[in-house]
Amino acid sequence: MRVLKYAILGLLNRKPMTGYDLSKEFSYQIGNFWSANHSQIYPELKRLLDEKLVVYNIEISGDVLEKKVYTITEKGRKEFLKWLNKDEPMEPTPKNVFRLRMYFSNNLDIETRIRLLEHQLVQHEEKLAFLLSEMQRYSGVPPFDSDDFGDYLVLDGAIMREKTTIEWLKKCIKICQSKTNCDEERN
Amino acid sequence: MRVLKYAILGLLNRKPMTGYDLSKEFSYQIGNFWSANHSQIYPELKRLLDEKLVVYNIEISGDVLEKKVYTITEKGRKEFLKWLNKDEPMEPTPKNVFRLRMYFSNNLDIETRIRLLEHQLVQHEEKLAFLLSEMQRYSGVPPFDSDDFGDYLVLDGAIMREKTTIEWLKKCIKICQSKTNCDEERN
DNA sequence: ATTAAACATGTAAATGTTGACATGTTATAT
DNA sequence: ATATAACATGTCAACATTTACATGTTTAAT
Repeated sequence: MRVLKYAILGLLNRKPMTGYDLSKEFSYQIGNFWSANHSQIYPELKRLLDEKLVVYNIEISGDVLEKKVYTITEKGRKEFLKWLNKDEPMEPTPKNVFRLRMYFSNNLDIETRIRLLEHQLVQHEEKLAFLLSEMQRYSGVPPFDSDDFGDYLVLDGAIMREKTTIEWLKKCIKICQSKTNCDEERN
Repeated sequence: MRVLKYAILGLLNRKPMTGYDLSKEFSYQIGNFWSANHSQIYPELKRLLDEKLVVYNIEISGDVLEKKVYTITEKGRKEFLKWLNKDEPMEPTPKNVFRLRMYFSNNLDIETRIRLLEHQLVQHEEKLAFLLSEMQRYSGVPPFDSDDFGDYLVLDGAIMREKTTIEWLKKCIKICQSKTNCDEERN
């Protein structure tokens, strides 16, 4: 599939960047649905260079530090657009360790279930708050041909996803609590 | 992390099974958040056997076919429960190729964007219909200590997730259509 | 009887991903 | 001046995952 290849080409299609810059990009918006460490990025850049999909220029930072600023080639742009236009079938649902735990949660104390759920909840609430703060910079749908367009759509999707996860976690907590309440009433 | 290890232990903790049975399990409910091919399952079972977390009995099917029916050991159950009780931090958001495409969608014709979005939409609607049919078998929250409890919670979560994805896709389509309408009015 | 689908168990190669190892520079704050 | 954080680029080993290779049996339909 080589998805990282296309993620990098797509980012370089926006503007020339170093491997380090690409690495940082994956901690921003794009990180909500794709990411890679620098240990994966540098070898991939080398490969893209071999395939003549990118080229680089050396820029000197300070006195001696050589930065490799990568630029997408015409061939690279063509391959990227070919990939982008492809209509591929839905991927299998993503793996999720927490949901796996909940799948087996009948083997846990009710109190433990609630504790685990509540820990997830605070984390997802923090994540949502962060995403909402990111959304602040948009007053409406950005121009259809601007880089911000996709950024806006997927940010919106990420917010919806977090909200639903939070709703689900709260529902699960409520269900577990209804059990503890029942038990207390019996005593 | 060895998540597959715990997924298998968890399933064997429910009831003894063959590698083939485990493989099939991943196409059922648990497949909504974890899966593995038989090529990963058989070696993992061998490893769990070495670690004395499982044992197997041979059952003859028909005349000669030897089935290895795996059972979890006390040691295996202990390790599984230890893992299950662990409170781990939220995982990074899952990778999603379609959202990556949408992130770069400013490079696509509006018509192509709509076509790709609508193709995803029908697939997610089918998936939702399937999940809802699965939910039919529950008339309420199953007993808190039954295997069905976790099954119910995650099925509910999967349904909520699909509904949100569908809502997002429709929103994206609407946004793209508002652009084509605008353009038509100008002509 | 025959055939096709489902049952059943494995290995091997390639690919994708993470975490650790390894090194050095530049800018900022104290 | 000096220490620290951020900048910058790479490799390597281990682990996880997918796809293809490889083989054979049993059950159900025709």
